[in-house]
Amino acid sequence: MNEINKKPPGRPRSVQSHAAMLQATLEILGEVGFDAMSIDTIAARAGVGKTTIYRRYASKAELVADAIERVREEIVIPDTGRLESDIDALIQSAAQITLSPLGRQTVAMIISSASSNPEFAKIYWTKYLQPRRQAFAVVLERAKARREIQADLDPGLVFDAMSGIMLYASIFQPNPESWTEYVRRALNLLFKGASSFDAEPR
Amino acid sequence: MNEINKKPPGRPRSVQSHAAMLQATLEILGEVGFDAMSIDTIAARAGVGKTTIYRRYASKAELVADAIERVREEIVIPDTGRLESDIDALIQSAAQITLSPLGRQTVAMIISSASSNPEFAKIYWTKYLQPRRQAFAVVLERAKARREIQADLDPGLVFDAMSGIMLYASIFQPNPESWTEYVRRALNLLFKGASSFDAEPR
DNA sequence: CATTTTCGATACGATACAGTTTCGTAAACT
DNA sequence: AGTTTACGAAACTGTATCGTATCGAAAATG
Repeated sequence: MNEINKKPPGRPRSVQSHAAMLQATLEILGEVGFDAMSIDTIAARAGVGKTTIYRRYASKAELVADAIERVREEIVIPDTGRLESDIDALIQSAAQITLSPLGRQTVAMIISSASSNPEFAKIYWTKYLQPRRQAFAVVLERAKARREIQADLDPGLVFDAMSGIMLYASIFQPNPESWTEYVRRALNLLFKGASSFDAEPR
Repeated sequence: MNEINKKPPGRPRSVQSHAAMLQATLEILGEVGFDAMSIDTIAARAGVGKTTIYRRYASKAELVADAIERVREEIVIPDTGRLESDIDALIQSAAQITLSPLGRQTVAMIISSASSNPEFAKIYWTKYLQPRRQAFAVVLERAKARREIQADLDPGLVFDAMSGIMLYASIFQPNPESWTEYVRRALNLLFKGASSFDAEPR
């Protein structure tokens, strides 16, 4: 009983239409941002009736949240045998997301709605950042085994610091070439450290 | 000749009304964000006619840009004799801006309009970040003189890394108490460095 | 074939906002 | 005084969007 395999009668919902509206949502979100995008525009771009969208989602926020959730690139866990090369690989893969219009608008949405509407930030955190944070921990563990970094290092903290630096650089240094080089310098600073000798912490 | 002291005839523009509309603009911007705010709402909040706003600004963007530009807190240049205490002071003063709704919405505006409309990012950079970047350079120079940090350190890079870390923390850790503590840990990491010994850079 | 549900298209009412104009009044100047 | 400009309030036009409803056609089930 309570089988899920009950096929409901009638015409089934078009998976093509569903995919098309999600794709159009991501495109337009990257182009004009969350507030400026209208359901009508999405429907037109997707070649889909507005009704078809409203049958699936009750609001624009739901639609966008679902669309973003489905963007799940494979997570890169580089293993070059040297931390610095691993980091370089991560910078490259991060650049594609951070510098893309979609990634930019996503971050803007999260920030602007952070107080009023924390759902987006939560989705982004759990679905996107959290897995990468854990993947990065693997990279750092290998570096620890190679004695490249201190054993008591908090991997999450390092990841957050790196993410923050990349985010800041993407906002104020939108040029991709200089971005990569700049991020490399900043991360080098992070790993080398700024103090001239080991100061007593706290 | 060509004196600027020519007083134009007629009733002068009300400085009270002007101040009121700028104040209301900042308030509402922090409350609902740029896109969701309307000129009517601002006028009503300020107790000012819409006409009076449109006489001064041609668009909502101009109004907001001018309002933000006028928020100029005094720049703190701490000098406690010890870098770590100086940094602590900077964290405290940064927290007030970064964690405020207004600061949050400002950053969101910059990010979302970064590609389409770079004016905001430029204003924010030159009017706000740039002076603080230079003020921070003074703090670092003192630390260099005290041999607390390496002499060849790029002050701007350190400032950017710190800013990025704080920005990231404010997005995903909106709780003020934990924010301060978290930022302190991250900055400690930045200054101490992550690598266990001085690896050959590049 | 009949039924059920979805499809895209279109029209619709409601609301919100932008930006302009009008109006009677207020504050400066000559 | 008279002139000039600004003031707040309100009305107004135009446009954009939302969310719903309706339509005939299409795709599935039985």
